[in-house]
Amino acid sequence: MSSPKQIPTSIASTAHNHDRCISSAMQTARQVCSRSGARMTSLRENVLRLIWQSHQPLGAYKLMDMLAAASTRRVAPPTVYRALDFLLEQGLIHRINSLNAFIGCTHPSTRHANNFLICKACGIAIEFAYQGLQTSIDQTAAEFGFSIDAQSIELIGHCANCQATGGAPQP
Amino acid sequence: MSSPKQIPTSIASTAHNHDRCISSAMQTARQVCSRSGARMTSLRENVLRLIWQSHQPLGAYKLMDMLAAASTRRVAPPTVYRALDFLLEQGLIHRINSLNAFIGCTHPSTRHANNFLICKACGIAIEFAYQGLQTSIDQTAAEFGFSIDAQSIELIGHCANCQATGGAPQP
DNA sequence: TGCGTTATGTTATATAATAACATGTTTGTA
DNA sequence: TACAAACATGTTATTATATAACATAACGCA
Ligand SMILES: [Zn+2]
Ligand SMILES: [Zn+2]
Ligand SMILES: [Zn+2]
Ligand SMILES: [Zn+2]
Repeated sequence: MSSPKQIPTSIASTAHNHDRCISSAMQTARQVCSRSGARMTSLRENVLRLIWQSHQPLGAYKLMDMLAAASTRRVAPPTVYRALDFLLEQGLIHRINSLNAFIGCTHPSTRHANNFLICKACGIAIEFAYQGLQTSIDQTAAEFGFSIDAQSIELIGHCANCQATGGAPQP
Repeated sequence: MSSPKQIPTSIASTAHNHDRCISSAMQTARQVCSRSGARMTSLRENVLRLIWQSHQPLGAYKLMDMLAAASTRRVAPPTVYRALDFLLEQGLIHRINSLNAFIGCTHPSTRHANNFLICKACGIAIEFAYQGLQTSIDQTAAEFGFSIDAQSIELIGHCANCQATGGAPQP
């Protein structure tokens, strides 16, 4: 598992037009599916959009409630989990293990790891990829003769913004 | 969060007398509690011993069954979760988020991170600390102005042993 | 011994995820 | 167009993981 060199700037942590952010993500998602021959159905698209609309990682049951609220009929867990599984397989979202929650991938078309900064105050999860770090990871694994299939790095603490403003703890 | 320099050799992956391994861990645990003024009760000791007896991370409910099997009376979830919370607070065990499971800490007396190599074939979880990696982690966080309270690195793949022997997948 | 603190027991419930099977939809092809 | 195979979604039930709230017991010290 290796990562592209990337300037470590958080999209989510800087002011931006999130609607454009979302529609761009949706378009990329359609391209990814088109390339892989997978079907981006309306359910899957709705799930992905809801995830992207949230700046914080979204739990499966929260997502389920949002889907139900938007569609008259009730929505059962398997519906949402199957959509999530699909999006995970396509690399369009990540699962954050320490939160049991899901978040949109900011660079789904490139093969990459699963690395997040998670703020305890505002709840934001910032995906990052950094070549130097990945090299250290790979070296460490190599010293143990360990071959990596997947990785999850979750750094829990306080984001720059919350440190500056004394951001209130998450509801 | 910083880690001591450590020769990357897995205790669990090399042949050893695990009974001595366990009793050493129990003794260290008593010292840690004694220093922090915490009470190492028999329940907590039993839980820690059971965790150490397993070479694989142990789930809370599995642990509950083992406790119940060993003690005539039934054991309820809060009993086990409170013991686990205590052991986590004392730094005597780690929680592996991707497995919802717990494992004994191999060096509880030093402040350190939560870094594991997890083998999909044999289920072993190897704790590691590596200064170069930690430096990269700290640098990455610094570039985002992010302050780290806790970290979890979980590398999932195949251990050296299983690669050599084609180890069977976990039950 | 008595009192405050800490630990454990007990019951109920919350939260997260999956199994198993039925029904609907799409897609390609005869 | 009709049909079949593959794929996606609906539905019901259950399993797995974790916590809330309150009762009782044990401990540690005055
Ligand atoms: Zn990503
Ligand atoms: Zn924040
Ligand atoms: Zn440790
Ligand atoms: Zn292995």
